Amino acid sequence: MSQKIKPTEAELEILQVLWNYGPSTVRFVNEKLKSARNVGYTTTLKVMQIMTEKAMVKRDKESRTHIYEAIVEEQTTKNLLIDKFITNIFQGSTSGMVLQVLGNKKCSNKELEEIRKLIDNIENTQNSRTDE
Amino acid sequence: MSQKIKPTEAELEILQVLWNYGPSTVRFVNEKLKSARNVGYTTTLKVMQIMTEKAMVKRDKESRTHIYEAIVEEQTTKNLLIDKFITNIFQGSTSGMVLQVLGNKKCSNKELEEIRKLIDNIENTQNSRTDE
DNA sequence: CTATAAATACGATTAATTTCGTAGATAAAG
DNA sequence: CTTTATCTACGAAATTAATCGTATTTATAG
Repeated sequence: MSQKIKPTEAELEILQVLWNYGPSTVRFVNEKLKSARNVGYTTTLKVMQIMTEKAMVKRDKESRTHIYEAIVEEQTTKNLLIDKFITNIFQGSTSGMVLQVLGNKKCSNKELEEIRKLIDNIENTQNSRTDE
Repeated sequence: MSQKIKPTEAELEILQVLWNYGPSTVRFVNEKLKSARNVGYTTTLKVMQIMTEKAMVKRDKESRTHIYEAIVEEQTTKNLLIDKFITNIFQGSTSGMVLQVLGNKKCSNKELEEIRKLIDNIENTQNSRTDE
């Protein structure tokens, strides 16, 4: 059901493009990557081919110019990475991580209010559900 | 002033031990690591020697059994890793990350209250300070 | 049909990290 | 003093990731 796949740095960059822009050609992805850093066309191609083998993306080979699409879901993948991160760095304590992040990063009041609202929401939902 | 050093996975594991238990021998660190996974003594030794070269730890060579101590600070290092993580995965949006984490991880009500308190605190502090 | 441009396939290199074996030094035990 | 245990030093293999060059294929223009 869930994917065990942990994308590498380079793979993650590519996934971000596919998530943000939808199915894309190698050329397109490479152009996007190049706005952040220098990377050769065949490098991007190679990584995307590897990602295909790993089943992180699928490709449409209909036309000569292949179209790549992310298979792994954005939310799922990011949750996986967060879990790993929290486990590694914060011994699995989600609130510990959030506390440190909020303590050190400046969030706007607006952002803080968003978070506060979400907390309200979670608490209300938890209290009103019975299958918890 | 700040350290640019990004610890590798293995280095981070070792730092966690040093942060949690204070200055330690290679033997001690290796024992701790082994409770999580299998790793040879000389492997741990080697990594700790490399960390010494990188000035992430310092060692006391007084006695034959060297004592290692973390130089890089826990908070500083974790903040660095968080920054990188948020930049890579959440395009730099701290609140975006927090929202996703809270939305998906089950936190106890107690933890949520802690976070809520911190938010109150931040807002009060921000509003009462003038050098903002 | 031929030449050119653009795409894919794939091997090979480089670099960083992790791992461990072996040698040599030192302390402790007998 | 000799043996044994434990430690450090260090080289090197194994792994993983990222990079790119070159060969080949395919479409398009003329």
